[in-house]
Amino acid sequence: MARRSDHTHDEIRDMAVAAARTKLEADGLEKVTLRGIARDIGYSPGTLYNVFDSTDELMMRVNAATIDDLVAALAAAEADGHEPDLAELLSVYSGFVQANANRWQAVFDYSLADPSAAPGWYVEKLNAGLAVVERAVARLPGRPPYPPAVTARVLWAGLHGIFSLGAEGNLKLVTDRSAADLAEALVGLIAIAVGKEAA
Amino acid sequence: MARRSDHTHDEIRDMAVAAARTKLEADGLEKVTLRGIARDIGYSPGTLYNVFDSTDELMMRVNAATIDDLVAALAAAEADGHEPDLAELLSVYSGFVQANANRWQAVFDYSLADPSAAPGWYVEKLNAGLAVVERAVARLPGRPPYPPAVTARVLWAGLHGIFSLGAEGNLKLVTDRSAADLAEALVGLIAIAVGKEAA
DNA sequence: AAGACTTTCTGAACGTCGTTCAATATCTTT
DNA sequence: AAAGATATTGAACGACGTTCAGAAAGTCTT
Repeated sequence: MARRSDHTHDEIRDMAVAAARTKLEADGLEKVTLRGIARDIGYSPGTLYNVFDSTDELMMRVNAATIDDLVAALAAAEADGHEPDLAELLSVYSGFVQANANRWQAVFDYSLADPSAAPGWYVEKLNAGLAVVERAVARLPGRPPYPPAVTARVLWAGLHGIFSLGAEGNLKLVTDRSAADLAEALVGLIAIAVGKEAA
Repeated sequence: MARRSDHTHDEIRDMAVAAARTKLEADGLEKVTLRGIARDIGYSPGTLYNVFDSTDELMMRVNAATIDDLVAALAAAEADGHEPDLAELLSVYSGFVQANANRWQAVFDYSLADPSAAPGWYVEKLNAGLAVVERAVARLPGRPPYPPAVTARVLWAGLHGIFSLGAEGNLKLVTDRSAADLAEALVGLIAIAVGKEAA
C-alpha cells in the first residue's frame, strides 16, 4: 500500500497525467486506461478517484497540455514582434502535429466527448491559438472576402480535417499527396483568395 | 434457441447491420455494441461471429452504407447531365451531414481504426464521391493554381474538418458561426482562388 | 425410418474496462 | 495512547469483445 504521505494529491494528479501522456505518446489513445495509469504510478484504481472525477477529467488534462504546447509553439513564432506569415505558421502547426501525432489525435478523438462542458481556460487556450492565425490572416495583402476571424477558423478547421484524415491513414486511400502537401495547398488557396499572392 | 433455418447468414448479416444503423442513428456510436445488436435481432453474441469476423466488420458495413448514401446523394446532383456547381454540392453534403449526424460521425470515429485494411470497394466509393467534386472544381472559371484532384481533396478534407468539429460541438467554443456557414466560406474562398468568382 | 454425420446456435467463460465502496491502513488530534 | 479523521486498497458490479465446448437442428445414408 502506498503510504498516505508519499505524495500529495497534486503530485498524484501530475504523476497520472504524465504517465498518461507517456503511454499516449508510445502506444496511442486506446492503450491509455485508468487502471493502467494507476499501475504505472504505483497506486490503485480507486486512488485516482480521490484525485479525478473520472477518466474524462484525466484525459481533459492530458489534452489541455497538448493544446498548451501547440499554442505555445504558435505563439513562439510571434516572439520579439516577428510577424509570421501563414506559411510559417503552417510549418509550425504541421511540425507539431507530426511530432506529436498520438497526443494531437487524442485531443479530437477523446476530449470532445462533451465539449460543451469544457472549462473556460480550455476555450481560452483554443482562442489564443486562433488569435495568432487571425493576425496572420489579417496581414495578408488584398481585400479579404470574409472577416479574418472567419477565414482563420475556416483555415483552422480545414487543417484539422486534413491532418486528422492524414493521421488516421484515410488520406492515403484517395491520394498520393501527404497531409502536409494538402495543407500547403489549402493555405495557398486561401492566401490567393484573400489577396492575390501565393503564400 | 433461434432455429437454424429462420434466416440465412446473409439475412442475419443484413438484420445486424440494420439494427446497428438504427441504434447508431438513435443513440450514437458508443451505444452500438455487438452484444446489444445480438439482443436486438434475437440471436446470441456467438452467432454474430458466424457471420462477421469481428465488430469491426459490422461497423465497416454500417459505415459503407453511410458512404453509399452520401455518394448517391452527390451523384444524384449530376443526374440528367446536370452540372452542379460547388455551392450546390455543398448544400447536398451539408444537408446529408446534418440529417445523418450520428451515422456520418461514425464513419470517422470508428471505421478508421485500421484504414489500410479497407477493402477495395470501400476506397472506390470514396473516390466516386470525390470524382463528383473534382468535376465541379474543374468546371470553375479561371486558371486553377492546383490540379482539380488536389483542390477537390483539400475541399473534401476541409469540409470534413469543419463538420466534424461542428458535430462534436467544438466549433461553438470558438465561434458563433455554424458549420454550414464556415463550409460556405471555405467553398467561397476556394472558388475565388481558382477563378475569380464567388460560388 | 433410424441412425450417423454436419452445420448452426447458444451461453458460460475469460480477460478487459470504468466505477463504487466497505474495510483497512495511515496520519492527526486530543 | 486512544480516538478521530482521512487516504488507500482491492474486491465487487456490470458492461464490453471474443472464444469455444456442447446442445440443438438439419441433412444424408442406408
